[in-house]
Amino acid sequence: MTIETQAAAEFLKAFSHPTRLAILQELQAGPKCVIDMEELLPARQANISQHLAVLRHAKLVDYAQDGALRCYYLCRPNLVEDMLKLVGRDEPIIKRSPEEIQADKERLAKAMMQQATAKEKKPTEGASRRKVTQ
Amino acid sequence: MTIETQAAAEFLKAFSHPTRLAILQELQAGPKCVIDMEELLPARQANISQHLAVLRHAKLVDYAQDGALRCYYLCRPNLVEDMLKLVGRDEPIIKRSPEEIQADKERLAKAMMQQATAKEKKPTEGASRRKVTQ
DNA sequence: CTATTGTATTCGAATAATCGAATATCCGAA
DNA sequence: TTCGGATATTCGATTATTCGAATACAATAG
Repeated sequence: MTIETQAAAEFLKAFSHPTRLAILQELQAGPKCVIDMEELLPARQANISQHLAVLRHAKLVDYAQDGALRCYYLCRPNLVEDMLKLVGRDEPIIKRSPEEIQADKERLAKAMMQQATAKEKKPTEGASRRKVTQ
Repeated sequence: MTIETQAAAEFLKAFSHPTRLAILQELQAGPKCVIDMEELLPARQANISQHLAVLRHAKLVDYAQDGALRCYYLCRPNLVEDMLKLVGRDEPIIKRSPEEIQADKERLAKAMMQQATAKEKKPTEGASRRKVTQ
């Protein structure tokens, strides 16, 4: 679990709220200021500003100031587009049998062992685990 | 903010934790049971089981029982692969000038107005807003 | 059956996220 | 400068997440 994993989780959290997703969707249609979003979303001004702050920290949006208005826009539109597409996708759920899985595990175990013995003589720990039903 | 937006946010929450991301990464290499993951991740058994439950509810993983072992695997591997790729991507951050944004907003406003007047005679609310600096 | 190993669930405490209300700030008009 | 509109921030209350400890459960060996 690297530091990038931490960062990636943080990044994903920015997307993980219905209001923030809705904001991103609206911004896909074009730049908008907070007032515009207030009309479009079931949320109050302060709350929208709070969510925009989260999105800004994640570097998903930025704004261009126009007088008293701040026009928000997507500053990484392709990332956002792909993410919104991805969450909408429904890949069919596959079901794998114990046999398939077993085969996979054995392949993996063999590869790991090979790698382990190549470096040290550590005898592939977990060898003490109970025998698996064949 | 539709019901799908809610569902999408829920779905993304399943990804939004470092340990869960790490589990998904590990499972990309092949099926693993909880004990295997305990060796690979800085988390205890109970905690890993808890995270696996979250991933199961999101239909990201499933398991094949093998004796006392439960071998977990990705049941929508392409979705997971694309998500992990996506969070690793770093699209350059664009900076847009107030002028560009203004142009965009006008295009959008025009389109909205056209659509609105086509349906009703509602005079494009927000018309009372202060004039924007040109 | 009992003991043991692998896994899941429950519970409670600690922490984090969320939201509204109130307030602050910032900008341009007068 | 003062005012009003647009946005941001702070605060506190509420709810959600997270984790470890303890416990429950399930499968198998003996």
